[in-house]
Amino acid sequence: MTITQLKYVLAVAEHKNFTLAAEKCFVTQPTLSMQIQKIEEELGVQIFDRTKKPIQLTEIGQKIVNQSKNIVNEADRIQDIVDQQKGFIGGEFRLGIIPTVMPTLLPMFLNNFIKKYPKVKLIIEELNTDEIIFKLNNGHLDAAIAATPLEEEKIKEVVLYFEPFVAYIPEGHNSFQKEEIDVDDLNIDEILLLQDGHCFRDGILNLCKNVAPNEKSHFQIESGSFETLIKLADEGLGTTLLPYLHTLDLKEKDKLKLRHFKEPKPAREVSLIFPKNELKIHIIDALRSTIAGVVKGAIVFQNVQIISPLQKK
Amino acid sequence: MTITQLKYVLAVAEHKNFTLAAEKCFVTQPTLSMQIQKIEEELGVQIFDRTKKPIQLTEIGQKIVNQSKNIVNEADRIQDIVDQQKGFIGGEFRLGIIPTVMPTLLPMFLNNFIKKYPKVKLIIEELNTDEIIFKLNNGHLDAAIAATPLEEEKIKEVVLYFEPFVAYIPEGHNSFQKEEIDVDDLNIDEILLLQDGHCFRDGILNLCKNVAPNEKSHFQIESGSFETLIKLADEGLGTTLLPYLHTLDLKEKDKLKLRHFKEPKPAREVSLIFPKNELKIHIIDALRSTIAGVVKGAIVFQNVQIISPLQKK
DNA sequence: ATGTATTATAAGTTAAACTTATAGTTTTTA
DNA sequence: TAAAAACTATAAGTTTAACTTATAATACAT
Repeated sequence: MTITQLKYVLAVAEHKNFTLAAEKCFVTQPTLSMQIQKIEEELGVQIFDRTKKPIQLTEIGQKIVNQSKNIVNEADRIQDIVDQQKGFIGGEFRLGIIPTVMPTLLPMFLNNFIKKYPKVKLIIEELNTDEIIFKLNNGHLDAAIAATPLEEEKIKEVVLYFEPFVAYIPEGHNSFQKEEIDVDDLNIDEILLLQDGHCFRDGILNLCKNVAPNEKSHFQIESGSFETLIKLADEGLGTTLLPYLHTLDLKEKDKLKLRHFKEPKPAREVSLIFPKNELKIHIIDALRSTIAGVVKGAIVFQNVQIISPLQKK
Repeated sequence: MTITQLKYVLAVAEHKNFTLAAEKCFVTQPTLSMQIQKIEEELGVQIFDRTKKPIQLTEIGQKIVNQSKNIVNEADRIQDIVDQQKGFIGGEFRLGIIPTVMPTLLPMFLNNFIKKYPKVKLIIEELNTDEIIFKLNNGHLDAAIAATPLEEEKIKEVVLYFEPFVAYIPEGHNSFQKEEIDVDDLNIDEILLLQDGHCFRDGILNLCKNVAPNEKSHFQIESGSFETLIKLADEGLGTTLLPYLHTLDLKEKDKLKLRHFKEPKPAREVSLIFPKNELKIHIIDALRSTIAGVVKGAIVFQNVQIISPLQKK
C-alpha cells in the first residue's frame, strides 16, 4: 500500500470515473485500473462496485476512503512542517471565511495578498463557524476568519479588527427620527436576524439585553443574507443590524435609514483563527499583516468598545 | 515520499543506527541509506545529524518523525478496517492495563486467550489511567483495562467485573477486633494510599465520606505498590485498602488482618475500554468474553453494590 | 443492432527499489 | 598511534514495480 495508491483511490471515489480520475492524477487510465486492482488485491476487498454506473464505493470502500483521506492529509503536512522550518511562504493555503465577513472583507485584501505572495495558492471557502471549527480541528482548513472569541481548546485567535454594528431603521419606525440610538431602543422581537448557524446571530442576540440569552425568540423569519433582511425591514417587518463594512455598499437612499449607536457602540470582534500547532504560521502572519493594512483605512472607528463579547455556544 | 520511506526514518530514529534499523526493516543497510537520503533530498532538509555518534535527529527531523508516526499509524489502520469487515481475529493488539489490576487479572486470562486466539499478537503495557486515555485517543492503544466510569467522550466502556475493597487492619488498630467494618470506621488520615496517578487512589478517596473530595490529605507517604502499603500498615502507620483479587495472594498470617466491609460493600468497577470507532471490535469482544469466563469463578461476591462510583478527575 | 463511453488486459518501457561489493569515516582498543 | 572494529556512503548491477501505448471487453444509449 502506497500513498500514491491511496490518492488514486480518492480520485476515483471523487470523480466516480477512472478515465477522469486518471487525468486529474496526471497518469493514464490503465495505470489507475492496475494500481487500484493492486491495492484491492493486497487488502483482499473490493473498494469499488464496478457493476453500477457511475461507479460506486462499496461499504468497506467508503471506510477505506475515509481513512485514506486522513492518511493523505497527514502526509501532506510533512511538507508543511518543512516549509515552516524554512520560512517558505508558498503552497496551498485553505482559508475559511464566515458568510457575514466574506463579501466585504475578501475583495479588500485578496488582490493585495496574491500580488505580494504569488507562490501561495489560496483556497477560500465560505463556511459557518461550526464548520470552520470542525475543519480546523481535522486539518481540512489552515486558517479562518470568524467572529470571536470562540474559546476553542485547540484554536488560536488573533484579532483583525473590531467592526461596529449599525442599525437599519425603516421610515415608519418610532426610532427613525433619532440621530443616534441606544442599544435599549431596540427589542429582540423586532430585529430581523440571519438564519441559524451564522455566528453573527449569536452576537446580536447577546446584544439585546432585554432577552435572556437562552430564551428563544418567537420571531420566525430568519434570512441568510443582509439584502433580504433590508428588504424585509423596508416592508415594515422590523429593524435589522448591519456590520459597519456592509453599510458602505448600500444605496444612498438606504443609507439614510442607518442609525449609529451611541458610545459604547456594540461591535463584533473579527479574528484570524488557526490551529495552535501553528504549522503555516508564516502564511498566517502574511495574511494577518495584509488584512491589517487594508482594514486600517476602512474602519474609521478606532476605539470601539465591545459591550457584548460573543459567547461560545 | 512513500510510507516505506517513513518507516525507514522511524526505524533509524528509534535505533540510532542504520545497520540495526535495516535489519529490523528486513532490507540491507545501503537500501536504508539511499532511501533516507532520497526523502531528505525530496524534502530539502537533513532529518538526521550524522556527525554525532550515535546518530541524532535534527530539530526538524524530530518534527518529521512525530508526524511520520501519525501517518504510519493511520496507514496501519486500513488493514484493521478490512480485518473488522471480514471478522478476522488476528494481528497486533495493543492492550493497556492499570497497575492495580495488572498483577491479579493478567495471569488469570492471558493463557486462555492466547490459546483460543493464536493469530492475535497481544502487546500489553502497564499504564496509569491518564496515559491510557491519551494513548487510546491517539491510536497507540487498541483497548485497555481500567477503573471506570471515566466518562471520556471518545471512549466506550464495557464493565468486566465489580471488585470489592477489603480493609487491611494491623493488630494494634482499634477496628482490629471487629469482624466486619463499616466505611465510616475508617478515616482518610489513617489510610495508606497509592501514589498519585493510580486511579485506584481516586476510588479510595471518594469512598471516605468524612473528607471533602478535593481537600488534600495531609498524609504524605504514598506508595506505588500494595506490598509496601501492607508493610507500612504492619509498622503501625495506618490501615490500607486492598482490591479483593489482591487479597487472595496474601500470606495466611496477613489474611487474618483482613476485614470485609458490611453491605453495601464499597467496590471498584473494572472495565474494558476502547475507542468508540470500534475498529478492532472482534478482538475486543474475544477479550471481553475470555475475561468474563475466568472472572466468574474468582469473584464470589455477585451482587456487589457500588456505593462510591469513581469520579472523573 | 451499432456507435459511444468506459474499464480491463497485454506487451513493452521506464523508473524505482533493492542487493552485493567496496570505499570512506569515525570510534575503539591494543 | 596504528590497527581493528563499527558504521555509513557510494558504485554497479539486478529485480521489481509503476507507467505507457495499444487493444480488447463490457456496459450504455439511441
